[in-house]
Amino acid sequence: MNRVRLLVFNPVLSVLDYRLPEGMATEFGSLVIAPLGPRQVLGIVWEKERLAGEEVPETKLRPILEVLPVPPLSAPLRRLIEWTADYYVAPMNAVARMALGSTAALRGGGSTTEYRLSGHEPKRLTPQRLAAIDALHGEQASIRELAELASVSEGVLRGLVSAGVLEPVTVDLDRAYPRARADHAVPELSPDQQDAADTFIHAVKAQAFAPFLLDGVTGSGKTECYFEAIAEAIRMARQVLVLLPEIALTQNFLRRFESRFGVPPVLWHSSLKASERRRAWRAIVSGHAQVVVGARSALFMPYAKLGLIVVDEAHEVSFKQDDGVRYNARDVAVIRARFERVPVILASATPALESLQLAEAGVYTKVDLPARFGGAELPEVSIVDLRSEVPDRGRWLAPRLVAGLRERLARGEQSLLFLNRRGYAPLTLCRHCGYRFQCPNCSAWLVEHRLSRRLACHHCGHQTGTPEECPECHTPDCLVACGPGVERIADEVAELLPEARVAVVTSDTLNSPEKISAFVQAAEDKLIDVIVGTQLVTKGYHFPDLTLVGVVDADLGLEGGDLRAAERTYQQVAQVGGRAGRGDKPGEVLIQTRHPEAAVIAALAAGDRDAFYAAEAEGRRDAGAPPFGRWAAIIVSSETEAEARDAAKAIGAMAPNLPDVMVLGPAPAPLSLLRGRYRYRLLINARRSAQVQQIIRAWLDPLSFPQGVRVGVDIDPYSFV
DNA sequence: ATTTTGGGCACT
DNA sequence: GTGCCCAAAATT
Repeated sequence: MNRVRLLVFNPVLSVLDYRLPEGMATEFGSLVIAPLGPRQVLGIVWEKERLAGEEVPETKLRPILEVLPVPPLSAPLRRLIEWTADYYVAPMNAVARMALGSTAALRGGGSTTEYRLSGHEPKRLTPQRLAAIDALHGEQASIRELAELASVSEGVLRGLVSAGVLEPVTVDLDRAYPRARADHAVPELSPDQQDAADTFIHAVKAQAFAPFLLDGVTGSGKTECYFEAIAEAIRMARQVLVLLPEIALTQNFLRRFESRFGVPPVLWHSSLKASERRRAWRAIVSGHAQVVVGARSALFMPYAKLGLIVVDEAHEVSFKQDDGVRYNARDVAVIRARFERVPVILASATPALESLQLAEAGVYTKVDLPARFGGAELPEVSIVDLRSEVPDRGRWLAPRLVAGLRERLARGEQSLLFLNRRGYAPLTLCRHCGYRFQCPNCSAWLVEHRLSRRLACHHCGHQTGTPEECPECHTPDCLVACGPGVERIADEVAELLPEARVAVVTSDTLNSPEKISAFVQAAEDKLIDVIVGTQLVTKGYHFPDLTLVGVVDADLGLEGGDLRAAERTYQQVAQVGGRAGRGDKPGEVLIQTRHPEAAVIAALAAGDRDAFYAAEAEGRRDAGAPPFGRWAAIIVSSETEAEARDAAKAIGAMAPNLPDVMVLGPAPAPLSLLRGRYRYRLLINARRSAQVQQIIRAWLDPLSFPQGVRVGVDIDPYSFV
């Protein structure tokens, strides 16, 4: 009898045995449909010895129904799925799901129908129809996606289809992507860049595992170097995966890619339309997609013939996924490269301490790009001590920073103010009774957005219109905004320098590729004097006439007791500072702080990166933090406060008592209410030698919880919320 | 997660 | 005996 073991996509069952009917053939990794009770499930044929399950009598086995017409998941990808599930204490089927990306694509290619505006005027124009037509200019997608985009019901759109206002378009799901050409525009590289590029090209040719840390200051031309490695992979007809943090997936990067290779890369990110997802997934699986540029979710795709992985901005915390399977795409990328036997390049101007340590230990080969490209100098950095250089009452910019802005304006140069806080003010309160606006679903204040006249929660998306009066004491016009956001800083600049043209750059104002392009164009054409922005502006842009960068509040990131707070502050300030003086004019960076003595700030002022990393390493060693020790978190959540607390206590009561493991908590998580769920947390600090994952599994496996209680494990947590 | 089964109980 | 509700068991 032909028995096959399946990893099935069912949240509670994951390993089931089936019978392979006569005439049906599968391999390990084949995707199949199998009966489960009265329903059907998707499953992956897996090596029996790698997927522990109970031995079930043959009489209970039911036959597999169908083998899906897609190539089986390769052995390296199966090993990656196993490794990730094991390391991050996650269910294997949840990890495997990330390799599918698009369930619809499994059914094969063919074509699908999308709709777009035909240009015909409708005979009857209802408000919904008008709103829909307004929202759908330039869009083409399925009815469901268009309805989502326009926030109208699908019925409205079907009406527009029959009225001829929306026209159907047949989309071929397997239509080819234009071919990238390795030698489209070979650049002139500096000797340093050429050395780095040669190292990578050699590694790509060798077709073996080789991890690199490409370390170079902002503006040193890291991208050009790894582009040469990509070119080599293209010549060899191997696929390339480039991982970027979501915010760096900009027109700017795509433009540079296109000018080097003649065509845009295949994109993979969360906001792809269903048909684009299907097309991209099928091109990845077939091996047709040459270069895939994507956010972290591109990491688990089933590449047919991977030849190189690049992780750019590898220090970015957004590579750590914080819901579902909590994995770090930077680390998993290296593991994937090992299983696939390909080189992997981690590129960063401000590498994570963990990456630097691995390079020093000789695990990664370090490739340095010391100089700024084209001879541009690194900017001059100085500290503004807000305790002695006090901004005017009700203002946030110190006189020296204002003077700097004024000077640049007079010279026709540009300035950038960085504050990592969206909106106008992070807290609104009633001056009469002290009422504070709080999110009903999260333990967080509502942030005032004056541009959109709303109070919004940045955690769950809850929002209300800005009220006229206090909801508690009903006093009119009594609400005060506390603290600054970028919008408020922009107002301040506008008041101080009325002739300056100010642009606010956040995910709220730049929420489409068109708006981003328009902003970049306006900045390049010098239609903007002062850019006020969040971390969105810390990378990717290159404005030659930008000569002043002001960090409005360098202390912001240091609050909150996050393990990596100092490192993140260092990275953000160094990255945003790198925006200054990238042309032939020297740049200046002014950092406003109340803690000039803090090691991070001192290192930034001195431009002494090594000093920062040394101090940070010392601090981490004392705290038993990575890379010297290990942290893990167990997060318990429920819609009922008591249920979450009781479950957390039950876990705490069973905490293992081991010499090299310390368990802290349970305690309410810093964001104790998030998206309507009450959260408790236990922290585990362990020696590096401890088998943390095994300990946690042995600890949690015997416990059971009422339904509605979710228990999540976070290995190497970044966010401590 | 979803579906089936079976026990306890009220009602005919 | 039948119907109904709910908890427990099964799903390969």
